[in-house]
Amino acid sequence: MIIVIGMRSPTELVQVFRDKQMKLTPQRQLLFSLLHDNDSHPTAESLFDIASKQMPGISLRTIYQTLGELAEMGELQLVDLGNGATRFDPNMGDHQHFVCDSCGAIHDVDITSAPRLRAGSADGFAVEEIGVVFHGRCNRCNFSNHGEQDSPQNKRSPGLQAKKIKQVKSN
Amino acid sequence: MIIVIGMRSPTELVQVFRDKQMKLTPQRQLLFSLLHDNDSHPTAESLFDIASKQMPGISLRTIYQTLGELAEMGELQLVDLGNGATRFDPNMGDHQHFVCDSCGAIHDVDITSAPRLRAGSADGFAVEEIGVVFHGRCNRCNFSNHGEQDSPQNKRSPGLQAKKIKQVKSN
DNA sequence: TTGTTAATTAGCATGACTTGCAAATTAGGA
DNA sequence: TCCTAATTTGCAAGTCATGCTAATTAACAA
Repeated sequence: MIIVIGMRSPTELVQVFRDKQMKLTPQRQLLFSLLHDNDSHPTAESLFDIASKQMPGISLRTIYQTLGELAEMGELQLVDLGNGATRFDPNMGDHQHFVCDSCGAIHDVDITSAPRLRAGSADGFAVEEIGVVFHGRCNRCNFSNHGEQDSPQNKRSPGLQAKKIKQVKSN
Repeated sequence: MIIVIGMRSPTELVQVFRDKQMKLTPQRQLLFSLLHDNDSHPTAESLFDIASKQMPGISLRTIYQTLGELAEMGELQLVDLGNGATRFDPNMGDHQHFVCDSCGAIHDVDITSAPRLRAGSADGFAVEEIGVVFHGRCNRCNFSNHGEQDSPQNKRSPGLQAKKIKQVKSN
């Protein structure tokens, strides 16, 4: 089970912004609604595309601006999966991400058996955060097209990207 | 203890390249030596800077090119820590990375208590790889300057970067 | 040693993603 | 309705990485 601590609802955000004396522009409100309950881990660009349909002329710059503000306010997290653009995730709960290397989809996962990760016994690092990213093939890709077939979703996948392969069971 | 499976030695690489009918250019050989036993997790740029001193005129393009080839040959891994440029790590052993958010240093760590990470019980993802990155403060930063003081090493640290803070013990 | 040739390098252009900046616009209160 | 500070836009610029091509060169043969 994944505990979802979502971004505040559009209505609540309106209040938060009011309290902070931030203006409630139509651009911001549109983004509130686009992000609400959004588990697609969109990029700024993809949000821009969607937003542009409902509000032609909206600027990509504004999308970045607003996403940055929301992140700073703790309403969403930035997820860098090392494969191109930053993803924006309104799920603020403690969770990890699974990236399908075949279709590029990103899914929320949680770690059921909380790992006791320790940073090297003698190193004495003060660990404040642990990022975990799973790579593999998602359910759909696993059963449909078995051939290696990258979807257009993997845009800027660095040709450099090295691949470690580990055997890990998923159940 | 960290098991280090390093990149082959410069001498060995010479042989490997010969076998593959790849030319042994001075540029490549310089990089072999710069990377050998290098645990500084350099970027292409930083390697370029160092290489340029020993071989003025060497091209950054060549650095990228050669690093890409070595990665493809399985001699080094690319590490994307989501905070700027790709890092190159000749340590091919199974290990993780600790990033000091204060000084930007990257240290190899290993997971002593091998975590049994499972990707969501009902999800059925075929996990092939798990990337783990630790963030925090390294030994030195922890004991010296306590104030938040970003070093110039954190170049392109995205202003967007949101920070989750978890309590994790390091010993 | 010289010649040949395919591989490699260097340099520049380009592309993807993101941010800085300044002028134009606008939300929200007076 | 008016004012003003906040916001949005549009464009320039910055970073990182790759594509392309002409010039160079390692490696082999004669």
